[in-house]
Amino acid sequence: MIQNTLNREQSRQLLKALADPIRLDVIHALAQGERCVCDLTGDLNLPQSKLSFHLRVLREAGLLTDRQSGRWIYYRLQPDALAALEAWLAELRRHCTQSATPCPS
Amino acid sequence: MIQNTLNREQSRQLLKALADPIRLDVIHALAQGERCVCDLTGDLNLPQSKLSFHLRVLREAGLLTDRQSGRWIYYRLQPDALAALEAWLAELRRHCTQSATPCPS
DNA sequence: TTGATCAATCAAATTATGTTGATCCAAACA
DNA sequence: TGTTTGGATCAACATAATTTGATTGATCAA
Repeated sequence: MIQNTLNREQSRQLLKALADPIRLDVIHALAQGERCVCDLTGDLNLPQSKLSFHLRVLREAGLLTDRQSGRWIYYRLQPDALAALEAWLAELRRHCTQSATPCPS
Repeated sequence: MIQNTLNREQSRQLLKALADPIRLDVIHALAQGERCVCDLTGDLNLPQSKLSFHLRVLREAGLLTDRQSGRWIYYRLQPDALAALEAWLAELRRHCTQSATPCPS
């Protein structure tokens, strides 16, 4: 997620990744900082394979990055992805209050 | 969508509503201003019942408002909802770069 | 009134997503 | 080495969301 303007497909992927209750729990947990998978399973009380599935969705969307240290893997939020979404939303807001020309036109 | 801070369920509903390619097309169409349903079906080349389904999802999430004039119904984006999402994202970004304490802890 | 049009709704069929439990792989340590 | 542990992956199953075509209700014009 290098650039700051998302195309339709990128924004869709980010939004879809975020639009799940478990993944939002993960996001909120990581909003406080980086965390190891082994801690997240405990924090969120999730079976390991379930958490791993959702971490992958978030990672592939570009919302998380991971790093390995020994046998532990740490995940953190990618603030650029969040900022890009914010910018996308702000852009939508710019001109949206314009009224329609009455039908039939 | 009066308040400016979303709870987890509200943000989830907004994100889920946005996380669909057809609904993103609708959102992008309405980003340029209010539009009649009859025009949207043409603009987006969608069958009427399909568009109606997606408009409902967006409306119920609080992303759109509608008004009736004669037999036409006009939809527009609700900028407050977009702004609330932006604020929610900005908040997530605040502390997320904190590193984890190494495992085993 | 009657017929035509705009748009919402519904039930049935389809498609997409998430869950579960087992298995696999790599790192660490005895 | 052999064993343990953290975590990813896979296939089968379960659940949820979307599409489709038909029907309905409301508004307007003839």
